[in-house]
Amino acid sequence: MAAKRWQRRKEDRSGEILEAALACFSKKGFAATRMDDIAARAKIAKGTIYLYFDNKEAVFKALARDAMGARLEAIQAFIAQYQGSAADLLRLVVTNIGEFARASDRVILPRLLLAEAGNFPELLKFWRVELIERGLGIFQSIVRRGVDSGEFRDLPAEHVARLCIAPMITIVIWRTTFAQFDKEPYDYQGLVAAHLQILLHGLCAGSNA
Amino acid sequence: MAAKRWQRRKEDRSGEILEAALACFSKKGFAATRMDDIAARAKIAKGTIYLYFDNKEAVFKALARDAMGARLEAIQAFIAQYQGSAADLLRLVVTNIGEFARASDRVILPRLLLAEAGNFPELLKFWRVELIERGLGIFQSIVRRGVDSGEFRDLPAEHVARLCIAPMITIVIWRTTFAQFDKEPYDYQGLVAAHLQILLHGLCAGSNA
DNA sequence: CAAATTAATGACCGTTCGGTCATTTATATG
DNA sequence: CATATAAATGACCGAACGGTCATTAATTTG
Repeated sequence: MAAKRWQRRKEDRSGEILEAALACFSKKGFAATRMDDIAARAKIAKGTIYLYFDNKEAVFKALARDAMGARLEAIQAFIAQYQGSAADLLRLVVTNIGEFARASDRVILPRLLLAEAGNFPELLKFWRVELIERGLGIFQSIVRRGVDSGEFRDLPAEHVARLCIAPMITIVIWRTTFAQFDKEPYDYQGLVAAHLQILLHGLCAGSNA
Repeated sequence: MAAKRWQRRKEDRSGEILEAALACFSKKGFAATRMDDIAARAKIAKGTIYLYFDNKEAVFKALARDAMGARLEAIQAFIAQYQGSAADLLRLVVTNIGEFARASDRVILPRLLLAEAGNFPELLKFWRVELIERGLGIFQSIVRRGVDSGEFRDLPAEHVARLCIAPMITIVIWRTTFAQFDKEPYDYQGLVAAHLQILLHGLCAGSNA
């Protein structure tokens, strides 16, 4: 009976809870996940969760808020400093985000939020402003840069920005839903490559994609 | 007190229930919708629902199964018979689906399914096979037609097919989630137009987009 | 090592909600 | 109009689950 029944771990408990919650939510959705599920996965008792979060909703919000904001900021900084052509920049950024969509395990979050859209309107608004509008802004600025320099044809930047990201969104959706039935994993990188070929060839005034 | 408390309506009851259920599910999600909600919306008693469906899950499945299969079939038939260029065909089909994504109220269903992905794996598989693979097949065949005739550059059809649909998926997502915060409605048709310009310009061997 | 404090537990409570069924009401039949 | 049958109702039941709190165990302090 040497084994302690538990040990104090104030510092990283809340992180452990969030990790467990993400796993449970992404597997069964918000409503179908029981607090006991999260507790079991984090190897603690249900009551413990309530020492760190007010209630179930608070756990979800904590997860949804601090998702992937950091990465966006890094990209924004990179763009501001970048000197080369708009086409190269676009290639870099698309590849970067594509890699994120292809490999990161954080991408379960957008699908989760999508799922719970109806029940957390404030959260939805937060995401729209903090992530989507900023993300679109990034691509719009790249496109405008290309149009201004004569590299790109003059197409409406607001639409083009969305077209740049659209395939990455489908990657996220595919990975978090249908991919489970794939015999062999789909070639996401090939998709991104094809996307860039068509996009750049389609955007550029001269056809040097 | 002349008003009847209710009247028999075996024929269209189940349709009314489904309609009400769709409205409720799309507003609050599957789990958060109570059978009483559906009943209230359909202006019947909760028990009545169980005369037409085994349980809550059966209502959801009934909704999800017969969604938009008909439209796909129509498009397949149209393609088989079409004589013109691949570019024109692509333009027609993309516009058609884009219009569906922009205006139909059935598009709540994919988002619903996405939301419940974890809880209805069989349904997910059904959609993948019956809708997605058929949809992708449509675009692949168009692309191959264009490549074979020399109209299009030789790009991998499986990827290009997904790139064709990706923007439409984002339209569906936008409409069913973030659009509620739009001051003025987003210009979906402009997006489709830009998509076609870039796509065709990007695909075509000579640049006649 | 004792006392105090903080972390964690898990049995328990109240509510909510999916599903049932005895009863009532509308329609069909003769 | 009387009887039979099918449709609809809604009070009720039981299980599930979010959240509480009295109790216990680990850690800190002096």
